[in-house]
Amino acid sequence: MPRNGTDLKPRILAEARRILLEDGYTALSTRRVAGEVGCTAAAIYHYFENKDALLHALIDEGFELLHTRLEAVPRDEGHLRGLCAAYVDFSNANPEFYEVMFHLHPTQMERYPVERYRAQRDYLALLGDAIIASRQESAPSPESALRAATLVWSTLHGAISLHQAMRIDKSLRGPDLLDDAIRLAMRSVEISPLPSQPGISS
Amino acid sequence: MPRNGTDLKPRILAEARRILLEDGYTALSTRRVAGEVGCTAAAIYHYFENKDALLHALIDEGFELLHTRLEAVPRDEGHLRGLCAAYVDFSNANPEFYEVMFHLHPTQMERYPVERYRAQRDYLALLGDAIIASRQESAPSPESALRAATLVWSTLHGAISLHQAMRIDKSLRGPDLLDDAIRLAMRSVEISPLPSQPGISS
DNA sequence: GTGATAACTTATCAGTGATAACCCCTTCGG
DNA sequence: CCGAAGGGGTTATCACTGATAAGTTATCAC
Repeated sequence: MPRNGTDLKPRILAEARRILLEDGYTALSTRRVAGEVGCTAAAIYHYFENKDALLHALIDEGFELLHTRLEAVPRDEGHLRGLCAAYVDFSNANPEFYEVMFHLHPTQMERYPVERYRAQRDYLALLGDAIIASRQESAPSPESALRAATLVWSTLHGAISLHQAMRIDKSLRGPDLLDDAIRLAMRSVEISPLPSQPGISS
Repeated sequence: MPRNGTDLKPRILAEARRILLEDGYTALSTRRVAGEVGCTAAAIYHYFENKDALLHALIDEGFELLHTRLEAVPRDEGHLRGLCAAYVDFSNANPEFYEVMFHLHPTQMERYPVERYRAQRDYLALLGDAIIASRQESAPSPESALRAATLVWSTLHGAISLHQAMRIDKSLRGPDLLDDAIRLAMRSVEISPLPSQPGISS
């Protein structure tokens, strides 16, 4: 087993997480991690198949953190709004996590199986349940609930994405856009049935 | 003057554009461009200060293309909806352009001055004008029009972003989400005044 | 003890952006 | 017509990236 008594895997993971959270995705290199752990870059490949596998472990951590944050939202009449706020709060508290979880382009993540994203997406199920619960009468079908949940998610994600990428006008406060997005997301399910006639646009 | 009669700059730009559009952002390297142009990688640095400058030229091209697409939308009563549809169409027709224009993280673009993004964002002004025009009575102030336009933009961008990153559920059709987003964006300005009480969320 | 194997290190490769030094061809002053 | 100037490149090289093969060392089973 370990040469010097300490298993490197958790330390590699810890240093990688620290680098990601402190210095961002671009600063995460195998040599940097190895340097701070105190081993060689090649040693990392004994515990992770490649650099992506290491990153995926961090992504999984991020999804778990998001999961606990969303599970902690009280399931009262304000459940849906609470989920939206918690999602936005998570993105603000952990922008680097959010980026690798939702922003990373598939072409940069070819080794991350798409099913893994799908399995990790219980936040969509949570949103769907909250949407169904928010309208006791006229409960939507599971399919339209998923579609409505995706739209809520998409609305929040758009504001978060532009905010994190610093694309919004300097005369606008970022939190205001995020609040607007939460309000709009809420209205999208209140006003539903939005998913009505498929295919209006060209 | 040119050694062999042909100025390399437009050819570098053309090959870089082709590589970006055909093989994506990650495939865009100086050596690859140089190889297809038929020169050395170092030659590129005679025409562009660095690789980012080359990429920025492509980004500017993308903004110009988007500008012409949006300008071509007829300014009738359906102007706002037309702008939304044209924006989404642009993202579908030029996903690689869209990615470097709106998806690239600032930390990967440190040399691209933020003002350049701001100067290029006349699509926001177009959206704002269309919003003002869409409600003849009770015309919103320019500030609230900008805020409403940003929310419209953000709503579209969220759906585009998730669609391009292939994060939406496989049981949902991507175009449906984009249609939903367009509808929701339209409603956000119909229902306005959304930007009412600032700071509802925690 | 001896062999097997986990846990590494060293050396190396191909590819990345980037820079310094050089060369060559064209142009212009005289 | 000749020599200097300088744009338009090339060659060589650096520091860095992810990744791999081969060798080394420590620990454990027997």
